[in-house]
Amino acid sequence: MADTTQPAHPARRRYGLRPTMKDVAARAGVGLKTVSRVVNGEPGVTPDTERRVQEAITALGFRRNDSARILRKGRTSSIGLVLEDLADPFYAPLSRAVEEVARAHGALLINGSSAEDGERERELVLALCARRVDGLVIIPAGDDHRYLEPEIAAGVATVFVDRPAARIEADAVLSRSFEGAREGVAHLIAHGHRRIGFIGDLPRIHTAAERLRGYRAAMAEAGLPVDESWVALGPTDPGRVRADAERMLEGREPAAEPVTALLTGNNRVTVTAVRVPAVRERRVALVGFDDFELADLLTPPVTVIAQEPALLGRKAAELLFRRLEGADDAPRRVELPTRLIPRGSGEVPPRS
Amino acid sequence: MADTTQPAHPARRRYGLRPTMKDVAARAGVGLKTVSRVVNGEPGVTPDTERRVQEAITALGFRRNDSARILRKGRTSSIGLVLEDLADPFYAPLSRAVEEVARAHGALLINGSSAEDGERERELVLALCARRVDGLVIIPAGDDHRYLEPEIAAGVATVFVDRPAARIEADAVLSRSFEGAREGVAHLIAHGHRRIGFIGDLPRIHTAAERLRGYRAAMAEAGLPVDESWVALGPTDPGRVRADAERMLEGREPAAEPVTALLTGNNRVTVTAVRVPAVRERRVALVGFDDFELADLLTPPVTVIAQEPALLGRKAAELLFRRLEGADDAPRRVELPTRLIPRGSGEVPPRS
DNA sequence: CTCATGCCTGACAACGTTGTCCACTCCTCT
DNA sequence: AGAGGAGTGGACAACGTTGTCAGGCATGAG
Repeated sequence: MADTTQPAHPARRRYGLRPTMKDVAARAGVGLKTVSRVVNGEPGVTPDTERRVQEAITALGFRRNDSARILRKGRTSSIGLVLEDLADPFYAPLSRAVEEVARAHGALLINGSSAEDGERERELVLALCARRVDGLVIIPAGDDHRYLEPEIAAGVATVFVDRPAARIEADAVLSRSFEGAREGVAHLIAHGHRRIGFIGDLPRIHTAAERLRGYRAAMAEAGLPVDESWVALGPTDPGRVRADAERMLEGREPAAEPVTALLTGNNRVTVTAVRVPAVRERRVALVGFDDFELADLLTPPVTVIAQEPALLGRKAAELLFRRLEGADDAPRRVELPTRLIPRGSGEVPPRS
Repeated sequence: MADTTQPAHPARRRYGLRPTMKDVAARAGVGLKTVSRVVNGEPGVTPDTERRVQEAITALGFRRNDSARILRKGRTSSIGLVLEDLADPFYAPLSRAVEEVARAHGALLINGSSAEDGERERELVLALCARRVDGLVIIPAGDDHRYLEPEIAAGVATVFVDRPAARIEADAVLSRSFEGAREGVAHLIAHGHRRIGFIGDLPRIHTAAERLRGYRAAMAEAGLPVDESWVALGPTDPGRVRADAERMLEGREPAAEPVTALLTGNNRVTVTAVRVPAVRERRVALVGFDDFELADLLTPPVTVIAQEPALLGRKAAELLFRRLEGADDAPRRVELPTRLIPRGSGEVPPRS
């Protein structure tokens, strides 16, 4: 009956045969709490006892179960990051910066991509809340964040980055999209352009809307009319972007003259636009929002309105940890400047 | 004494004032387990009761505490990903692919960067194990993974990707670095080059070593000697890479003739090498390991040995979940082919 | 030699959930 | 009308850890 042929189990084995503090205590011949003390480096344990416990720990391959610890302590030492796409070269450094700050505060990072889908964002955020992350850094995709209210009330610190929260008050770290776009368009105007196109992201995305607003402001300030065929907002898929660019360059819409310059609304749009022959052949000027690797080595080198994604991430994470440390002043909005980097493509003079 | 001046708490409020199932049960006038049943969609609850419970849940803003759930159930439905640098354009799609697979299996992704530091990798992995992730996908930085043995024995599924595990048997998903590099060098040789340089990553990194081996194999197969000044392994910082490239191009070492072609060992090295004037002016041929965005738009367009980072990630994650579903055959090594994409820079003929 | 004073140590409850198991109600069939 | 069954609801223990608290065992002083 008794399976004494089996080696005596050094520990009770559950699903995945994990020793617990109880097992360690039994093996070391000490009490449960003493093991806890050793594991957590608490004072009040004789060197000799500690040694015995350590030996038992290594012998059994014990590893503290943080789920139980978290349950007991109430803090998880982890933060959640929800962004649009981990693989987007704009968000990758942002995400890395958040991770660095988290690491400096001894927290782990749990992250997920919303794929620009509000519902998916919501699911992800709530899953993270169920895990009881201490805080959240969110690049929002949805247009209503009231679902977060109970979570925030329950003490989950929340910082939005790149785009503000919708319908709730919350901390946000943003780039000055409006000013950046306006400066980019003004740059093109200063180089003689009067018919300028704007190709941007989906209009429901805050940055896209702001950049469009900046575009219109710059045009208006220069007294230039905007033909609506020069404005194209939509998904960043290459086919759409290319089609819109070519349409604007050919002035295919009724009554519209072709544009002589383009402002592209983000790095995804820009890297597609640089493939358009007219850009490569310097028949049209181009200013792109967001800097990107190798922009200076293209033909022509690409003039950009640079943001600092890593700084956005760092600021957001730092603000988050300030909240976690108790700062409870009113939600604040941090705005970071953009920087126009002239490289050539934006200085192409108008042709026609 | 009794703080009856305060509004009666709808729920006991701990650190962060979170209602529990108990609170929901009290408010809905049902038993604890009934709430659990509703929350988990288990059968055996009258529509009317369910409605009452749902109302209580929304009224209190209840959210299940997954720490407690995890503690009870033993599975966390989360996997860990440890890589070198989240922001590296090679690892970003890999990481995204792992996330997609995890999502398809209803698991969350916890990740961290090792910064190519073995000790940091170890800390991160063990922290993830303490969180009781169900499985791990690791791009290893360290050179000894025996520290993982107790974890693997305890049932943590582990898959290595991009580089194999050191000193333990474990699943691994790799690209054929050796063959890729050999093919790249053969390509250069076929275009008439006889003096070819190799600039790679740190020699302790498996892929760097393999690519160097491929380089030597191709040279040997063509009966070409390798001057040791043509081989430079080291960190991927731009200064070092540029210096090594220029040194090789000038044949500055005693008795060494300058190289007429370069093989660069990964995307970080390549994007630095393309800035070297000799490359841009087509005075030296270049083949780069790893494809990268805009490679085809540079001058000259860059010939690369392409890997598929997203496929690496997907295969690794799929293998991981197959393990989690119980597959316990011997550790396997999956090798994915590379693809040489000639674009111009590798077809530059030798000059001198 | 006895007692006070520390310092260690361990028993026990609690964290919030889920699984087991039993009790109860309401219906239907005889 | 009573018995059996199906279906619903709830009490209770357990998951592995940490905080509280009380007890034990030296050591030193009186």
